[in-house]
Amino acid sequence: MLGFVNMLVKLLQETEADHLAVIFDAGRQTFRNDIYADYKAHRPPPPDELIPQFALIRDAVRAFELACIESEGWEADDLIASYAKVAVAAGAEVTIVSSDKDLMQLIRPGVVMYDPVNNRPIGEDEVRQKFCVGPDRVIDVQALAGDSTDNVPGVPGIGVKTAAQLIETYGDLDTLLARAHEIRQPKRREALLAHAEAARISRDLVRLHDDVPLPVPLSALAKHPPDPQRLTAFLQEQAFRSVVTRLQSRGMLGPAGAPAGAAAVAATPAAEVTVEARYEAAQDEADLIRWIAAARTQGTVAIDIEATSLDPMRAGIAGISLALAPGRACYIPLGHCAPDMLQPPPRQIPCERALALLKDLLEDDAVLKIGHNIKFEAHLLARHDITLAPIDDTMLLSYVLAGGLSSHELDELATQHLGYQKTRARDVAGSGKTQITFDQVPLEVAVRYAAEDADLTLRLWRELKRKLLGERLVTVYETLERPLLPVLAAMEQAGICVDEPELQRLSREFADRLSGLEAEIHGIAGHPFNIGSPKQLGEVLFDELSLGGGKKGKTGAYGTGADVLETLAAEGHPLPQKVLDWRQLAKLKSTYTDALIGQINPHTGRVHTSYQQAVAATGRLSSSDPNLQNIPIRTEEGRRIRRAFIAAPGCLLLSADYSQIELRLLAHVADIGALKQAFSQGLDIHAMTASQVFGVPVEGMDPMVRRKAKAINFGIIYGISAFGLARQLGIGRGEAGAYIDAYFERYPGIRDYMDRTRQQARAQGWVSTLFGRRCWTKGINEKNPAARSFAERAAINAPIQGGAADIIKRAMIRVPPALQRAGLAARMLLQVHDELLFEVPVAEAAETAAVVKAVMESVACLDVPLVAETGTGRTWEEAH
DNA sequence: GCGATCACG
DNA sequence: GACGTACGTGATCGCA
Repeated sequence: MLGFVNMLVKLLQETEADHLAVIFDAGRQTFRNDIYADYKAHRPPPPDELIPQFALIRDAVRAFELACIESEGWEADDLIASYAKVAVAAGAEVTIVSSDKDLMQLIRPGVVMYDPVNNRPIGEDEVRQKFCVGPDRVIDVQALAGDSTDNVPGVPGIGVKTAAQLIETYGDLDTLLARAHEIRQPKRREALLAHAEAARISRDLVRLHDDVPLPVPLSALAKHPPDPQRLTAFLQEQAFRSVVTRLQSRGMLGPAGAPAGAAAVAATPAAEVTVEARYEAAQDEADLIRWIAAARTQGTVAIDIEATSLDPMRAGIAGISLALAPGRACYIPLGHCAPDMLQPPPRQIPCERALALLKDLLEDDAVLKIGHNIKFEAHLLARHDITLAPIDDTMLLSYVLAGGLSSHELDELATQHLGYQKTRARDVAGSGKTQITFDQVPLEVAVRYAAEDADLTLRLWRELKRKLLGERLVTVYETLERPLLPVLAAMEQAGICVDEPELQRLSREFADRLSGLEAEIHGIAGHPFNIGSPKQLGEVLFDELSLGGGKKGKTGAYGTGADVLETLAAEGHPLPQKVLDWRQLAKLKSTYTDALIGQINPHTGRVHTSYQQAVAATGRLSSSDPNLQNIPIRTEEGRRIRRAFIAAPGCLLLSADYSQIELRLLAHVADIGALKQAFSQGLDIHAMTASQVFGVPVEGMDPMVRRKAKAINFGIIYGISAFGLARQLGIGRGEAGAYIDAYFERYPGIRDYMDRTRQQARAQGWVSTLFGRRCWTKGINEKNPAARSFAERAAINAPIQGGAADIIKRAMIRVPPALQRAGLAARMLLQVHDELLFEVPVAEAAETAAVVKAVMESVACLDVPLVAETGTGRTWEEAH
């Protein structure tokens, strides 16, 4: 909604048009459904929560004094075609603001399109890029290629490329269909003959009608300026303060102040999407005590903390908001400063006093605390000695319900589930250079924003809890994600020691070697250039030195990836290898040594990562700020960085990692007898695969053969393709295809499993893991085969990668209490997908290793044993 | 802000 | 027979 309004504002500012209209679809039924019953049939009806938005968008258009046009029985596209025709006949220049490909057929002299998302005109060239024919032939191409989004059938097996080629050759659809028997390719010919009628129907579906009766005459579309009061009232009612400010600053609303205020007072009652909100500031103890008592009585409360930084280890508390019922929320300012030098800071309860009052509530077993990304709140409170429990988290609820579908940000969920446009943080705190921290936000603004966050969280929680039950996903949430949250918070809080002097030494050494390499590289090139610029490097390599094999990618730049440079290096030129060395060091220095030094927390002296629990589509965690899940290990230079991760004095690092967990999971879920047996006997799984697929004995096996089998095993997990395997092994596609065939021959169960998984993804839009986690697979029903294959491979991978994620999450939940029961003091510090890293007192290392191993191996009961291997050392490199 | 590149599992 | 890739992440850099 806000996006639409913003776009409207922008267009109104930029356009020179003297007549304007916004045109809508009227309903779902049009004449196209009479031609073809399934037209747009598989589009789901809009979600209930979106329906109020449709009316709202029309209101917005009217508030801007723009014509708002629709006509029962016609699609917007037909109306647009009809208005365009009339306007052109009247001598006007028409601009259609849309990127809808179905409108491209209308482009002609006097009619252009403009893509409002990417801010660029769409003309004949763009149409040719998309359809490979001019606008006048677009419908013929669409008739053949069909359109999966609108359920236009087209001719099976013919895509845009083929369609364009056919139309180029035969001129138009009718001629093509009349002469289809002349086509040489048998499949193509048969398809055209068999589906000629479908093609004609498709053309009728995509062809726009330009003679629809116009609901409003052209003359009524003349532009006139909006009524400032009405517009301001509308925008304020919808909480689009940012738009009001912008319009005022550009003089589109007249002077700021009086009229706007008056209009706001006279505003009509709030629309049905906005429940009337009563937000209060709690500025003295009596207020706070009342809110706490009410929360106690109720047993549930939504909480949101406004902080002075996004980093939970450094942030201070600006204030806390609590919500008890939809529309009923308060904000407790605690750390606000004076908004400007002339005013005193707002009246507020001393922070420590307020927290002391809140502590009992926040730790009360009988009161559920609801938050959105409540790990953040847990951190800030933990730093004030408050253990937040019990909890629910709307971000995790959404992740369990819809992982892989969309982001799980509060604003997106509020729009999606509540039809409500949340105030954006940047509208209250600004962005870029002028950004302020929340403690500087004026109290009234802060109350509205912060209380709204808690309010929305509470409303969202009611919705999502209900949906979770309906979708039978309660167990995943309650046994996996929710209990993991405090474990992650503790790990982040613990942080890990890095050897700062060592990192500094490394940084200096890398800097020296980089400048040496740089000089050599510039010498070979004959002139200085920026080695870090792929563009400049490509020009040096392929244009100036004319090394062979330069391939330009889709952006028109030469590819200079490591694989390309390695090939060049093998051909003997000295430059590519130097560049590879330079790149490796540059990466290590900028991403690791330098960045890590900057990430050391001055208070704890340690590095605290942040685990993202609702990002990965498969159920994995991710780590950021800094990412500690991609610390180098594969090269010697890289391992030197890993050596800078060290245990605290008196401690050792203990690393425990699952051996081959994904392949074991594959053996279990696909039920492959031979693989299961191999794991039970503790065999070398890659060697065994090699021996079975290639028919060679394990004894004295050529390492190359084992390498091939290993690549195939990995490929299977990734949803194998001949192309991918060929690339990985540097062999031909035919050879790779033969390996895959041999593999499936030997393990037909895996092919069945892959087919089943694909099928399931296609039918329901998601696949699930052993523990019931649902992974949505976007794009699985795409018409574009490349996009669809991509989604299929992801669908095959998800249950395996996701199942492994479930298993290690279970281990993470169970290990800390097991350690405590054993009286061991070890702390879990990091998780790297199949590895857990602990810091243990030297004397307890062996016993801790045994406990951790036992827990990790017992958290899932598969047909194959789970195996965890442990190691200890002063550094992470030594422990691993 | 986006693509290219590269670090990890 | 056309699509262009192995699956999942995050950080940094150059460049528009």
